[in-house]
This record gives sequence, C-alpha cells and structure tokens, in this order.
Amino acid sequence: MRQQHRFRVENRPQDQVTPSRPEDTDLSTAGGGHPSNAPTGGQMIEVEGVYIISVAARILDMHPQTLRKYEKLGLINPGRTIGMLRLYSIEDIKKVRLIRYLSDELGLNLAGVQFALAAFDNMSAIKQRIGSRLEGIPAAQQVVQEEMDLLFESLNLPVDR
Amino acid sequence: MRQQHRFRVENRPQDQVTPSRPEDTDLSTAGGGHPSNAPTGGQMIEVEGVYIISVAARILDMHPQTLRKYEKLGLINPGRTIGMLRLYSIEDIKKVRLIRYLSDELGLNLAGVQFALAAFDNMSAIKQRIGSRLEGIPAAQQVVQEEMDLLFESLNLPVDR
DNA sequence: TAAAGTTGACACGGGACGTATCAGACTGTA
DNA sequence: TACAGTCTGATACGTCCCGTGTCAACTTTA
Repeated sequence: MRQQHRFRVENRPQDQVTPSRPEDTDLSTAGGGHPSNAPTGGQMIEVEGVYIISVAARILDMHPQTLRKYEKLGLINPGRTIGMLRLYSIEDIKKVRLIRYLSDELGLNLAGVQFALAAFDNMSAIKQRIGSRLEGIPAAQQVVQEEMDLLFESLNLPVDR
Repeated sequence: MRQQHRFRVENRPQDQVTPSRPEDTDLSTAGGGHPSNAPTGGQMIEVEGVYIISVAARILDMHPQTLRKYEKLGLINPGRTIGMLRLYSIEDIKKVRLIRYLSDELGLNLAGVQFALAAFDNMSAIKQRIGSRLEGIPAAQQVVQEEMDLLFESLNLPVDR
C-alpha cells in the first residue's frame, strides 16, 4: 500500500496548496491548510499524500464513478493535475468517508448530505467568528466553546469527522 | 374554512396544554406554548385551534396516511383525544409545512428531514443556553445573538418555519 | 347508529442512487 | 512512442425510498 505520488498540479488561485477544501458553501473561513510548500514562483509544485481516482476508489472501497458523481453534485472538490486528472487529498478522502457515513449510517440522500455538510461548515465558521469576536472576554469565549462543542456532539458525527 | 373544534383531550403529564411539541430530540427547551386554559381541575380541557387528521390533511393538501407515516417516523407528534384521535395544533401544521419544504424544495429524504429538524432544535436550544449563561455580559450576548441568527439564515429556511 | 377515526399490512408508480458500461479524446509513464 | 489509465457525457439496470391508495377489523364521535 501507501501508494503516494507526485504530480504537477494546477496552481489554483483560490486555495493555497492542498487540493480540495474550498467548500463553496460560503461563510467558510476554516482554512486550516498548513502553508507548507509555498509556490516556487514557477508552475511545478510538489504535493504528497494525493491520490488519483483509481487509488482513492480502492482506498475507500468505492466505485470511481461514484466519486465522480459526488464531485458533480458539489459534495467534494478534489484537486486536478494540469492535465485535469483528479487528485484526492487526505482531506478529500476523509470527507468522502463522512459522506458515506451520513448516507449509509444515517440514511440521508445526497441532498441531505449536501445540507448537512453546509450546516457543518456554517457552524464551524460561526463558532470561529464568535470566538474571535469575543477575544476580549475569555469567560464568554469559554461558554461559547463549551456549548458549540455540545452542539457538534449532538449531531452524531463519527469520531474521525 | 376556519374549521376549529373543541375536544376532550388527553391530560398528558409532560407538555402543558397545547398538543404536540415535545420534539423528543432532547436538549429542547423551546416551549413557547402560551399557557392559557389552565387545567380546570377535572378532565375537561378546552382547546381551540386543533384539528383532526382529515381536517389537517385538507388544510395541508396532503394524504392522511402521509401524516400518519410522519408521526410513525417521529417527525411530528400531534396530541390525542382521550379516545386516541390525533389532534393537530397550529404548531403541528407549521411543522408539517417545514417538513414538506425540506422534502419538496430541498430534496431531503425523511432521514434527512429527521436530521435537519434535530439540528434546528439543538441549535435553538444551544442559542438559548448560551444566551442565559451570558446574562451578565450583554456585549457577548449581543455577539452570539447576531451570529446565531446568521447561522439560521444560512440554512435556507422558509420565512414562516 | 352512521360517519370517520384507529392500527397494521400490503402494493403500486415514479424517482433516487450506486454501479456498470460505452465511445472518443486526452494524459502520464515506461 | 505505446499503452494503460483518466477524462466527459450518456445510457442502463437493480434496489430501495416515498407518497399514495386500499383493505380489514375495531373504536370513537356526533
């Protein structure tokens, strides 16, 4: 196993280095991408921990066509090589696992998955925004943190996310 | 129209007067029921704005069997007469409209509706809990109120709810 | 007592979803 | 350069979901 590769990837203006993530569900300010591998000025950027669709499908034990369908629906947004091959990052893989959990375990259809993912993103964003707006009031920050964590717990998410 | 009735209703220990509402999605502290018509000591409690299933179905333009199915799935929880007839309150009607919106407009299946309703309830509860825990810090209260309202808006709910 | 309600079961048609396959073009690696 | 793999777009199939509809046997309401 451990089939990692190196590819020449698209130098997308939006997201930094790691593919996927934008989550076009507005509000999103999450980011979280460790800014290693700053653009070297040119086109060639080395990226590790990234899989083409056949490998990602094997890792996830899912049909490649299903992954393409998820992308078409906007549920995931894997990166691309310059030649347009899909590149799935670890984050993408995790997201697909979350989608599968929502679908298989909770029984949501894909519209429901879309709704839930957007809700998560918005909740995360709001949590962060509140946190930063309350920077001068640590006691309040503490309360909000506790309660928002409770809220996430109440949604029956898998341990991993 | 305006087919309102009076029934002898169950004197349920849990919820006060108005039928429906418990929303067995824990955390719920919403309440909101105007406590008119306090129990008269005996069995007879007068309740208005409450409809039997045939009337509710006509108001909603839905099949009665669909309403029964929703109840079986725990999506709604109409009150009952002592004789076990279902009684739909205005709140129940509104909730069915929300369910129909989630289903028809957003395309969620019933598992998704269940998830969404639970999420709303939990979000409402958390909002209230934070509000009361921050009672001594009006500035923080204000921030949380604003951001949580933003969060609700981001979920594409219909105006009425 | 008649009309409308209850539960539980079963069934039907349309649509969603995962999977599968095809054609024709392109990409990446050896 | 050859070839395996991926790309897009389309179509199709089996299974399941969901709203609707109906039935039987019984209960409640007016």
